[in-house]
Amino acid sequence: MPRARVARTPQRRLLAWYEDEARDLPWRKSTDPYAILVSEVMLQQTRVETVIPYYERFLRAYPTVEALARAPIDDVLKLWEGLGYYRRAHNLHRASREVVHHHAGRIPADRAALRALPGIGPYTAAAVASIAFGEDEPVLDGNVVRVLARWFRVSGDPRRSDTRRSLEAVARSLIPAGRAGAFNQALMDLGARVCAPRLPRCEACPVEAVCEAHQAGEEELFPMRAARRSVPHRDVVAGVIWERGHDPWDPDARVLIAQREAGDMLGGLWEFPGGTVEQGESFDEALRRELREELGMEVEVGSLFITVDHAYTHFRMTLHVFHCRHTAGRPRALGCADFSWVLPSEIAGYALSVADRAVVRALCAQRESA
DNA sequence: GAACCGTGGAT
DNA sequence: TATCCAAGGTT
Repeated sequence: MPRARVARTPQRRLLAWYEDEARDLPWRKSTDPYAILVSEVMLQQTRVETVIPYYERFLRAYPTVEALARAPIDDVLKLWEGLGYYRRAHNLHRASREVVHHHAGRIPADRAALRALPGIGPYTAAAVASIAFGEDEPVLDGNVVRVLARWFRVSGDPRRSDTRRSLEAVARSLIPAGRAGAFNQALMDLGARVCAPRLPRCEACPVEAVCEAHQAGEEELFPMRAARRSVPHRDVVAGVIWERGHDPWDPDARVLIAQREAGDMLGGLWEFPGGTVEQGESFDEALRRELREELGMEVEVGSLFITVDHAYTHFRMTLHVFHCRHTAGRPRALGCADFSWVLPSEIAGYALSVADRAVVRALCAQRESA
């Protein structure tokens, strides 16, 4: 009786596992380097389940690199709304134009040329080179770091460059010739579905028998990470500024929204204008100061409309939103990229952050019930 | 090297 | 509620 076929090396067992268990993801249906690039940029620091609907909408709107290069950045940002790390959208848009203008519309095929495009770092360059072009380049994302740190008991904080160099050398040495695309994705799927940060399912792991951390019973001790610092809190104020001569209950009343500068946090997104409350400042003073600085206008701050708590990567925020009456000064874009008077119902067409989107929702709900 | 850059799900 | 952290990159 023939023995069950067992792959000889751990790498072959991992590839065999991947053939059976690979997740059915939309970008895996495509071999188009552009589609794969879009998926990899969206997946930066972002969960697969979050990315899927964004990826499908994006590819429908911009099926080719030429289509993306032709698009206005405001449209690209609207499609990116809610996905976070908005600089990725600016950079991907810029990259598409570089590809069209300097690479004859073809995504570069080698790691170094990919790396030169804006928003493409070491991970994304290696991912596109291996998955879209079959280059034998190793990737090092959060999943691969965790899998390899456990498999080979690699100590040291993986954020350190020397630790990363060791991990990359290990990853490179493991790649079966000509199979980097599948092998890299197998490592990432293994990290996402089996070799989880907590409570890894080692009994389901194709490399359990050779995993050094598992043999030592120390899976959860790897990778070694330093503790994080606590994040500060900020009070931020913003105004719903009603057009002069109108009141909130007027169905034709417009409000002022401003566009953030492209290089800033949430760059290119629209918002109810305002800013951070400084030490010793009242909310009223802070809001009037910000509107004077950003838009050159004077307002009378009215009642508190809503507060929104929101956690960003490096600080937490309480956003205090006040109704405001415009009293003097025609608005000018002094500290913002642009501004616009709009009906609350029209704001749906603009790209806003999640926090400001909550304000719009409350505003529209209030007018609905009024 | 370290700070900065969004959001949502899991625990 | 607080913390972690996810197919990272730029400055």
